[in-house]
Amino acid sequence: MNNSVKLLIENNLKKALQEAKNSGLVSWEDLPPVFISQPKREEWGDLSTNLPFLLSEKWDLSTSEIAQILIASLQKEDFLSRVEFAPPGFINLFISPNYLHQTLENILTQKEGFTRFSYGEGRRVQVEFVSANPTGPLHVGHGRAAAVGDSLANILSKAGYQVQKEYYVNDVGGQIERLSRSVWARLEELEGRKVSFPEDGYKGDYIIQIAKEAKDGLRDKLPASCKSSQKTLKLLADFTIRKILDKIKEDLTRFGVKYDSWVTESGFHKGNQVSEVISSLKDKGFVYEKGGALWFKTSEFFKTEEDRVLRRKSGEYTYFASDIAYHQDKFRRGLNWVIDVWGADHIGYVPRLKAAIQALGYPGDSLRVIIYQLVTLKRGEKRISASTRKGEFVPLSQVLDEVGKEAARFFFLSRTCDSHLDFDLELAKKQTPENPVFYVQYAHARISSILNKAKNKGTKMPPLSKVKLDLLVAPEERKLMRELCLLPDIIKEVGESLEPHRLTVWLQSVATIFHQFYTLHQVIGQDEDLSSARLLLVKAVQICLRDVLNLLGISAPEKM
RNA sequence: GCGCCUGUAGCUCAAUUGGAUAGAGCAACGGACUUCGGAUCCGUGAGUUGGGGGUUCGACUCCUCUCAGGCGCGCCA
Repeated sequence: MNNSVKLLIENNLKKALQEAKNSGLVSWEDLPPVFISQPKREEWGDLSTNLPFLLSEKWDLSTSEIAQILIASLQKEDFLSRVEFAPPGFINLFISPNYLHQTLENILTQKEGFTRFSYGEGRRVQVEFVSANPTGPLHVGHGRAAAVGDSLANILSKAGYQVQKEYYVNDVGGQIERLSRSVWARLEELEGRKVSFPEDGYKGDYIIQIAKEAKDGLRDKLPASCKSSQKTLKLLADFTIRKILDKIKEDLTRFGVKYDSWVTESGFHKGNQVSEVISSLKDKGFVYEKGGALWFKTSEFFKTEEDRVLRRKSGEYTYFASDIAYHQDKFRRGLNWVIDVWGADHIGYVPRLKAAIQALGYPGDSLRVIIYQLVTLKRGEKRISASTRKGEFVPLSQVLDEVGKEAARFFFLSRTCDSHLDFDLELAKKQTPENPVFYVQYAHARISSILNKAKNKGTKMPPLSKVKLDLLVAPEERKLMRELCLLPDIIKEVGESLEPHRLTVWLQSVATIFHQFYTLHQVIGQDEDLSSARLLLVKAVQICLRDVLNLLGISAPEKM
């Protein structure tokens, strides 16, 4: 269940420190946090620790004296074949062949369980992502949110969390009114009447399409006159939102994203939860009245922030107010941890929501907001601005048509959320054949092909215990085993740092080593023992490739 | 003006969260197929990590100043 080699080393280092203390070599009390990293050069080992540096600051001993103490203890462990002091203060660790062979066996018997952890301890976490306003189709930027949010959910569930994916629908407010007036105007045009299109309306062609559908779909309910009443607009709003949400769901499905729940903002107004949460904030003393409006004391939590309006002079609640009700509802549903994935254009909104949550009595870190930088669209040198209002945007569906789900997801997931990214449609299309995702998928398909061939030739795999894994001595074979051995730790770290892009880096490096192995070494047709060992190795590689690809929502094809 | 993010090879990006000689892909050039899939492999060139200063055994990473770009700063959502 826990295949972390770093944890194994860490425990041994702690044991070594304890032994040193017991035998009176040192008198130091606290154990420092142990950092184990993967060195850049092969001769520096499979893993290394800088513990001598850290300890020599606290103890009156040199790094080499400390290293000797630790090394003496570590050398006794049989999962390590070599332990060396590397001046000025590193200890380099070499994983033993036995342990690498054990890793292969673990992969084959545990399958995707090889990378599973239990540190989430069944705690309930929710990932809320995309949550685009139902005023238009999803665009490329939403694709980034979808890829990140969906993968994070997969990864956290590997870590032992109980994960829920949610989409929040902002179906009230001024934008919805603008939306329905836009459809109304298009409807009037269809009837041949002259209308001036609302200045602030939604100008995209999809509005015209929806108007056409409304004309048929709402035929009996729409008034014949050209006067737009509140009732008509409400009717149109409901119709339009439903149509747009259908399209959004369709795009998300194509992108491989499935939600556990869809929650509407209007629901919190209807259930009076918005007014309730505000009176409870008022009771706690975080709300005051000024200029006819109700204000929340953001400044009490963050000095640089200004107080924000909860209820307008007009008596209407702000988006902020209903969002507080929404987040309270999340915690009331029993969630221990809430992750929101937002675009950088919402950065300023983070402190006030965090403040509100703390005001309600929830710990500040029970909400984690992941901000991803916006996607800049380009077509060659030409920049395309993304505005749903003006109807100038590249819809996600078009990206899926042109580039495909696999490449799009891989692309979005191969950069950190902090980096702005240029999405060049020309390049994305052109790159398709040499896209990194195909390189990785090809490695997987190649393995499938080898395994099929072996099967067709009637090659029988001996029982696991009979396979002579010590025949795997080529550098490429060892490198592959090492990468597999380190995978659980990488997945663990990704679950903690919430940085899924590190998995695309791992995929590419393993695919590279596999392709090198493939060109240098024949799997089938070797001496029987060697063939068996290599078959087992590539099978393990395949399991891990598929596991990681699945975490990222990318398919692992048998053929391409 | 204030807050957040970014600046790394010609281009797009990594860099194990402060580690050792900063790495990949694309593009360019030169090689490798009668054997399991050439969507592959091998090699070559390409860098003052925007710039200055600081912190320490050690800095792309932290602090500070500065330049450039993006986003935000509504009784919009």
